[in-house]
Parts: sequence; structure tokens; C-alpha cells
Amino acid sequence: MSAGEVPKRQERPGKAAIMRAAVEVMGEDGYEGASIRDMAARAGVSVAALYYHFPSKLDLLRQFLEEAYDVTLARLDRRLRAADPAPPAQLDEIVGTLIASHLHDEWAQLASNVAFREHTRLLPADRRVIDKKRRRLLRLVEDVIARGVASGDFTVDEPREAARAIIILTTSLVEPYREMRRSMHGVIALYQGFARAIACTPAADDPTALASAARSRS
Amino acid sequence: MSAGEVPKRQERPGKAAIMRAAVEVMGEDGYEGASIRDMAARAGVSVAALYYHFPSKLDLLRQFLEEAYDVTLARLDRRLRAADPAPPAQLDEIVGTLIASHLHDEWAQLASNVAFREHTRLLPADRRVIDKKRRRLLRLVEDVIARGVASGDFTVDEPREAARAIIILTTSLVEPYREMRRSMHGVIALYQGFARAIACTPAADDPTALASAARSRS
DNA sequence: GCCATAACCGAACGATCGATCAGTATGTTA
DNA sequence: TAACATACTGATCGATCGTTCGGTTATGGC
Repeated sequence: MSAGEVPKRQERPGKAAIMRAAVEVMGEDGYEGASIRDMAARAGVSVAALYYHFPSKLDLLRQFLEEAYDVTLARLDRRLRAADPAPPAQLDEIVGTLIASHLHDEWAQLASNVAFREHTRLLPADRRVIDKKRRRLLRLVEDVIARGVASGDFTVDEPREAARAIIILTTSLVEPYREMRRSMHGVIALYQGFARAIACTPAADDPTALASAARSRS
Repeated sequence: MSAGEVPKRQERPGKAAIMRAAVEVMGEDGYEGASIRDMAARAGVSVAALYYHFPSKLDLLRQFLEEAYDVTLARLDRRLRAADPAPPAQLDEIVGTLIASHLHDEWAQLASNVAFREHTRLLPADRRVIDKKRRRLLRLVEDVIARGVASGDFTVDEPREAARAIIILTTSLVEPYREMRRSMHGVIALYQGFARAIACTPAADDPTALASAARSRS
């Protein structure tokens, strides 16, 4: 490769394999419960190989977290631009993309366990970086709901809190998923309905409450 | 008292203090991240004192989990019997009680972190005991929603999945709560609205979809 | 053929881990 | 007062923790 330093040729395969294995172990045993020896063994390398690629156990977590949130955010941006711009369709796309990201295979489920439970272990400075990405996700969902309220598709009083609730729902499904006897697409369809319902929570002063509306439909 | 063995006089205070301290540390650092030395120091006793009251670190977690779920379940049963038996009021009571249980003070927040994240650390046999209690909670919420559907107050197709979603929401609020600039009662009111909305998710084949219903109201 | 660099390995470091020990105050009972 | 259970303490066990170090192999440019 000509002259000079080449830090990343095509995303070094050894490093990526170690990170994959490390995330597996952390997903199963938690960050503190996962030893670097377990991680190295899972990757089929020595402990020292891990320290060749990562300066510390904590920094391995930091690198994964940063990458994971970036990937999710980028995917969401892309899918949202490609989809129907109407707010209900956009909300469906958010729910579908988030749930699929966390459930689509075994490793994604372990990775999402790490992403949403272990970010508290980071050093304060690194945590702020991750929190900023999480706030970007929140704002993204909030904007779709606020647009929906403006267009008359949704009715919630508090688009930000509705967005928070929807994010909590779509990112906490790994454990419950095992008990639901449903396909991933079935879960997505179900939660698209729940998310729309949250976005359509009647305003506090709305005399047409949901319960009575439901009764009038039956 | 009189004669014979008296294992629990009035719930031994030393043991209770150690458990309180241990749960604090586990709530902050996670089960694996919390050392028995941290726990003992927090309680102001020696490490050996901890082992006088508990056979192992894991069994301390087990005892706490068992007690915590029992207390929550008992409180829920009691509040539900005292409340208006109409399904919407019962659902409000469930949401209010669960959120208050997890947010009402600093220690409750740490304890709920432990209760809903660390139950996976238990031995399989002990975990089954806890899972049974969690299933009791799920069935309790499911029954209220199913009754609401039968009475025409609610409309969801899947009462069990709606119940699961509502439990996820009400038990995952500890972290988001710090970012919401809201009183606990404000959060409860908000989530009572979300829970009712989920219970009123329109049936899949219902031509009167929420979005169009919302539009017709405005 | 030489050497730099990348990508590892085995062995070991001190620290800390969960757990156990013998000992000791402080009651309460017989 | 002798006996005994309760509720601890300080010291210590072997195991495991995250981390480091010196050495080894494979590869590719000059």
C-alpha cells in the first residue's frame, strides 16, 4: 500500500472478530461479568491479542457503543428518507427499523442488550458522547410525532414524552421477545399499532376520550 | 417468643440494613460490578457480617428479588381491590402503582434497577421462581385489559401483548425519569394516558383507524 | 537477503474477588 | 454463674481480575 501508515486497510478483520466475540460475552454476562479472558477465548485468540487492538476493556465497550449508535442512526436516517414522508408511515418505519435492528438475529439481540444497559459504565466524558447520540434519536422520533400532530394525524399533548415511550418500547423487547410466540414481523406489526396509539393519545382536555370513542365504535 | 427457635423476631434489623445497602450498591454498579466489600462498607459492617446473614452474594440477590416481587404484587392486589372495579380505572391504578413503586424515592429507583436487570444472574432453578412471579404480574394486567375489551372500554386485539407493552413501559422509567423535567405524579398521569391508548389500539380489521378518528375530531 | 511492521503468543504482575476461619463481645436462658 | 445462641470482627484463603511485557511469526517493500 505505497508508503506511510495504513491504520485501517478494510476494517481489520482480527479486530472486528474480537469485538464481535466481546459483545457476545458482554451481552450474556454483562460488562462487569464478562472477563477479557472469556472474550479472547470466544474469539479464539490470546488475551494479549485483545490488548493489541484495544487499549482497555472499557475502551472496547466505548468503541462498540459509538459504532452501534452511529450505525442505528444512519440506518434510520436512510430508511426514513426512502419511505413515505407522511407522519404515520414515518412512525411505522421508525418502529420497524428499530425493532428489526435489535431482534433480527441472535447477535443483534446480544448487541442491543449491551447498547442499552452498559452505556452507564463509561467514563463521564465518553458517556456524554453517547448521550448526545441518544438525544439525536429522541429528537428524530419527536419531530415525526410533532409533524403528525401539526398535520392532524396524531393528537398527543407531549410529542417528546410520546417519543420517549416509543423508544423505550422498541428498545426493550429483547427479553420479552423470547416469550412471545411470534415472528419478528408479527412483533413489528403489533408495536407499530401500539406506537400509533401512543401518538394518538387524546389531548388532556379532549372531550372525545379514547374509551368512549372505542365504545362508540362497537 | 417463649421457648424454641425464633428465626425472625421482628425482621432482624442488621440483616435488613445490609440488604438495603447491598441493593444500593448493586443498583449503582450492577450485580457483578458490586463487590461484597462495597456492600459491607456501605452498611457499616465487616464482610463476615454479610456472610453471617446471607450464605452467598448470589443468594442475597435471590432473597431481595423474591421479596421485591412479592411486595409489588401484594401492593398491586391490595390497591386494585380498593379501587373502582371498572377496567379503565383499574388500568390507571396499575400504572400509578407500578410507576410509584419504582420512582417514589432514590432507593426505590436503585432497587427497581436491580429487580428488572439482574434477575438473569440467578441459578436456573431460582430464576424459574422469579419468572413465575413476573408471569403473575403479566396475567394480572392482561386480565384487566381483557375485561376492558369484553366491556367495550378497550379494543386491542391482543390483551397479553398490550399488557406486556404496558409493563415494559412502567418498569423502564428509572433512567428516562431523570431527563424528564416532571414530578412523579406528572409522569404517572402521562403514562396512564399512554397505557389507555395502548389498550385502545384499534383492532387490525377496524375500518375506523386511530389516525382518521383523530383527524375527524379536529 | 534485510528489515520494518502487523499481528499475535505465553507468562507473569499486583490487585481484588467471593468466601472462610477462629475469635469475641453481648445479651438471654437455666 | 455456667451455658448458649446472636451478631458480629480481623485476618486470610485460593482464584480470578485487568493489564503488561518480552518474545515470535508472517508478510511485503527495498
